[in-house]
Amino acid sequence: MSKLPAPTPSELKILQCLWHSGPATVRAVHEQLNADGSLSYTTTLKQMQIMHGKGLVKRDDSQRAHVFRAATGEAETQQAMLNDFMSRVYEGSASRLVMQALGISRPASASELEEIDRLVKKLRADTQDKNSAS
Amino acid sequence: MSKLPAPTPSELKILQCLWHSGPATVRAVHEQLNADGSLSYTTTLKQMQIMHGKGLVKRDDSQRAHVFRAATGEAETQQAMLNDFMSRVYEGSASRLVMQALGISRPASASELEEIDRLVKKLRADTQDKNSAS
DNA sequence: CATCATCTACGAAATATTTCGTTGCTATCG
DNA sequence: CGATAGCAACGAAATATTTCGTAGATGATG
Repeated sequence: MSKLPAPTPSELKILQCLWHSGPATVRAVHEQLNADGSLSYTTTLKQMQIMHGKGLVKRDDSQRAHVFRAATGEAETQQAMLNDFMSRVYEGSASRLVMQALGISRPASASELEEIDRLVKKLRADTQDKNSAS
Repeated sequence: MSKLPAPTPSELKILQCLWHSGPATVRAVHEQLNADGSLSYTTTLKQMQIMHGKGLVKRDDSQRAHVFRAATGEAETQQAMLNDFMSRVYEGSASRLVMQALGISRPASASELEEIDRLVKKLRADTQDKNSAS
C-alpha cells in the first residue's frame, strides 16, 4: 500500500489515453498519443515500462503484445494531483483556487455553473449545520 | 517579452517568501524558508541565482548583500500555473476542477462560499447576457 | 524453412532539478 | 593592520525526466 507517485506530465498523457480508451497495447497508446509521429515507438514503450515499475499501470503479459491498464482511476488521480497543487500553489486555500479558476477561462456553461451553484449551496448548508451544532 | 517559465516546486517556495515578505536578501529568504536548517545557505543562494537567470526574480546588487524581489505578482503566477494545470490534468474543464476542489477539502468558510456564490451568480448573468445578445 | 515485421528489454544520452563544497572578495572588529 | 565573518560565484554531484538506438525473441508470410 505504498502510495503511488504523482505521474509526470508525459506519464499523465498515457494515463489519460488508458482512462479514455481502456486497456491497450503500447502500439495503440503510441498511435493515439502520437498521430504526428514525432516520437519514436520505443519512447512510448520505455515510458510505459517505467510507469509499470512505479506501479502506475498494470500489465497483462499473457499475450506477446502486453496489455496495459491504469492502476488508479482518473478522478482519484486528479484528486491527488489537485490536493498537491492546491497546497503547493494556493497554500491549501480551495476557495482562492476556485475563484481564480472560475474567473479566468469560462468554458463553464450555464448548466455547469448551475451544478457548481448547487454544490456551493450544499456546502453552505453543511457549514451552517456545523456552526449551529457546536 | 519572452514568457517566463513556470517556477519549479522549490522556486515557488522562494517566490512565496518574496510575495509575502517583500524584497529580501538570500539570507532572509533562507532563514524564513529553512527554520530547521536542513538545507545549506548556498543551496538557497544557487536557487535564487538560477531564478535570476530565468528572469523569475529581479535583483538589486547595489548593496553587498543583493536584494531580490519577485518578477511577477502572486496572482498572475498562480493564474499561469492554474491554466497549465487545468489543461494538463482536466483537459481544460474548469468546472470539473472546481467541483473537485470544492468537494474534497473544505477550508471554505461561510464567507468564502458566499464569495464564490456571488462569482457564480455574476458568471451566470454574463452567460445570460451573451446568449440574449447573440 | 527463411525472411520479415513486431514486440520487449536494456543501455544510454540529453536535459532539468536539487543540493552542496570551495573559492575569492569585502566589510568589520579587535 | 590582520583575523574573521558574511557574501556571491562557480563547478559539480545526485536524482528525475524524456528521448532514442540496438539487441534479442517471437510470430506471420511466402
